[in-house]
Amino acid sequence: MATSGRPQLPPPQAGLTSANRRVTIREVAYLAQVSLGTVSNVLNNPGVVAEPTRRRVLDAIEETGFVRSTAAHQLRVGKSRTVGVVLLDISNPFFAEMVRGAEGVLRDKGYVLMVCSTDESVERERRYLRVLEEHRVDGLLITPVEHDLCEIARLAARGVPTVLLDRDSGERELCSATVDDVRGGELAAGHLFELGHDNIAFVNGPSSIRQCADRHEGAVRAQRRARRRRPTTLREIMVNALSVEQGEKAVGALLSLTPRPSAVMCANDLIALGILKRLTEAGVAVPQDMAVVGYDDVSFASMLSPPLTSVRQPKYELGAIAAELLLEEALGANHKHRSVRFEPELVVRASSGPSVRPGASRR
Amino acid sequence: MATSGRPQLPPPQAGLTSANRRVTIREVAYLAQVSLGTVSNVLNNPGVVAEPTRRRVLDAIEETGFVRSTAAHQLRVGKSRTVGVVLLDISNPFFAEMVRGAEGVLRDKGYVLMVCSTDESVERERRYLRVLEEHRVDGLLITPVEHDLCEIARLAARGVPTVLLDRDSGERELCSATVDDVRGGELAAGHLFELGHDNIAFVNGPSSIRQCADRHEGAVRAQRRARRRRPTTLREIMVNALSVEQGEKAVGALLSLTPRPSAVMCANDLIALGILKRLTEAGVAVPQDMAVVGYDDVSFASMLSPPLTSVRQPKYELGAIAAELLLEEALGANHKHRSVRFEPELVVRASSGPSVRPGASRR
DNA sequence: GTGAAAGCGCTAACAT
DNA sequence: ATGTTAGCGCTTTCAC
Repeated sequence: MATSGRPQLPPPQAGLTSANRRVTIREVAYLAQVSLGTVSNVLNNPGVVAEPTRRRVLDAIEETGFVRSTAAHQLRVGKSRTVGVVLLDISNPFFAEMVRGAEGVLRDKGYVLMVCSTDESVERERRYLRVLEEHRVDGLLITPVEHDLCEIARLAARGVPTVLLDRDSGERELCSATVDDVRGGELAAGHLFELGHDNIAFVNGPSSIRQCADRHEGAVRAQRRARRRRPTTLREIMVNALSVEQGEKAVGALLSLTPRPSAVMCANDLIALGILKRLTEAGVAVPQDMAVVGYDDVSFASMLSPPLTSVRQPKYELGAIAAELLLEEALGANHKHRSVRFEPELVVRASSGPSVRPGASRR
Repeated sequence: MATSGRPQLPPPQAGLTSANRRVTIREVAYLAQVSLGTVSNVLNNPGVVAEPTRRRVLDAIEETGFVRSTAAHQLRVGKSRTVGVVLLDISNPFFAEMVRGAEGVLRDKGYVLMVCSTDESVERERRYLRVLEEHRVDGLLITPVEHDLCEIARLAARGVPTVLLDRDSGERELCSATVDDVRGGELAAGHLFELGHDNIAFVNGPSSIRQCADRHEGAVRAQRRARRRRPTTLREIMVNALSVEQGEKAVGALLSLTPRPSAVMCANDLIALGILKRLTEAGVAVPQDMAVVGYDDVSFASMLSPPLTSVRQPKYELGAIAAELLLEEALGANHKHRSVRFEPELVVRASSGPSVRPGASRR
């Protein structure tokens, strides 16, 4: 007798303040006079429930202001609808653009991004990875700090779809979206050698960062080519981070190299910007006394004083492709790991132009 | 009899592949031969459990590779350890810096940031707010798109600690961290009027964005002051977004205003950058033919060609303070809503310098 | 088409 | 000091 058509749910608990009480599916069910299962069906299988019931439930949802809990959903279904994005520094326009690319494709699928800046700290990366794993992110987009990918491979092995951002996987089996940094470094250095510079400096980030190591390798390659014609020097100045501040700091070291280089290439545009600032202050004319080449071709590179020669990378596309690889891996039944590699492109501007100062031209 | 000192847990389910099976507290308990509660205590109340037991559990955690589930934790405890960050555009350096400020203080407290770019779309903001509410974020930092804050006030009323970023709450009871934008607009316009310009344009974002409206109001205020001495014109050119592209687009409208303004102030540095680009291409000399003033004083403003006069905002501090207000609100028992307001600062550079072209000086 | 009930992984109150 | 147990809010069988 007690088991009639109408469920005999207890009324929702009252007494708590509206700020502290969260509406659950149970209250909706009570109000609509249906069972929990039916409310759930309205939410997830709308087709299966009769129209009048559906309406009642929808009204009850509206009236109570019910908002489903992802946590509870996740506990049952195993999907958190979040993607972890771990990068060196979100305030670096290169990474920010990449994030936009990724967000653009993931947003529409209902994912939300957990964005984590590591500042090139291995410890911070480790901690963030831990937290992201605790959150059971449905995917991970990461520009790793460490050369050694074992932590990341561990996560991937545990079933977290993972795509390396701007970093390839080496022998590890991982998806990646990259730009050919060796080629990029070669383009930058080759350009300077071709302009006639035979003593150039490379203000680079820590070689533990793969991008930095690769770009240096490319520069060395360009040098080898140049050396067939004439003797050249390529010296590396290492800084701790790919930031404006570190670029500014590097100028001291740059100017005290002997013999002083006539050109400098930088690991990214932020460093180049810092260098440009300090060179200007020091009265060193660019490009006459010192040619400068950056990397990334960020939005403002063309409007710097002087306009900065740089190596363009498809930032937005990189993020978008990475996100697509991630979805492929997360949803595709039998996924094959894929690596997408873009080609960088040299953009020549005035900061490396042939000297225009009368009598100071180099060729 | 069955209730001895050792728990009689069933063995963990086997059979699933390592990629799909997640280790739970239960398996750890089984391996360490303790109860679920003890494992939980090791995790949350380490002091209360005996050292040898603790060791056994810790070893079991290590051996199984157990990682606790935030979702399950959240379901019990009600804390998600996430903070939603909703802003107009993460690739805008102004917002990126703010996020860094917030991340800096929240990271150490174990929070992870869900970063959402709305691109000034009300619809997108609405959807993101919904998703963040479903995730039960422990807090919300937001630069709202809409003038009307009712959606946000609703969230706050439901108990989500909320801090407005770079936007004050009006009559609503909300925390906020802001910069005085009216004052900023007044500084920028006042500077141009003082330089002798009496026909200036303001390339502004949609007036629905509070910052844009305020800066315009400040400009109008400066104009009122200038008018006491002489007649002046202030015309507004509206663009859809605070981006480089929109700045570029605005140049057409700017140059076809009659009589053509001798100076332009911009709603932010990205717009100013776009304008600078196109003016240069069009052969319009800055500042001789057109003075340009930006807003935000982003890192590269001083190195543009010409160096850009701008209004400096304490970006990092803004984010950091907002995060601290959030923590205060989330943790403090009887929290009073607070608003922190910073003062903007005019940074004069060459883009607005008095004309240096002989015979073209304006005063 | 709808209801009842089990259980996702964890914590906390209580029992021993 | 450790074990047992009842849920947190939801989805998903399986009955009816």
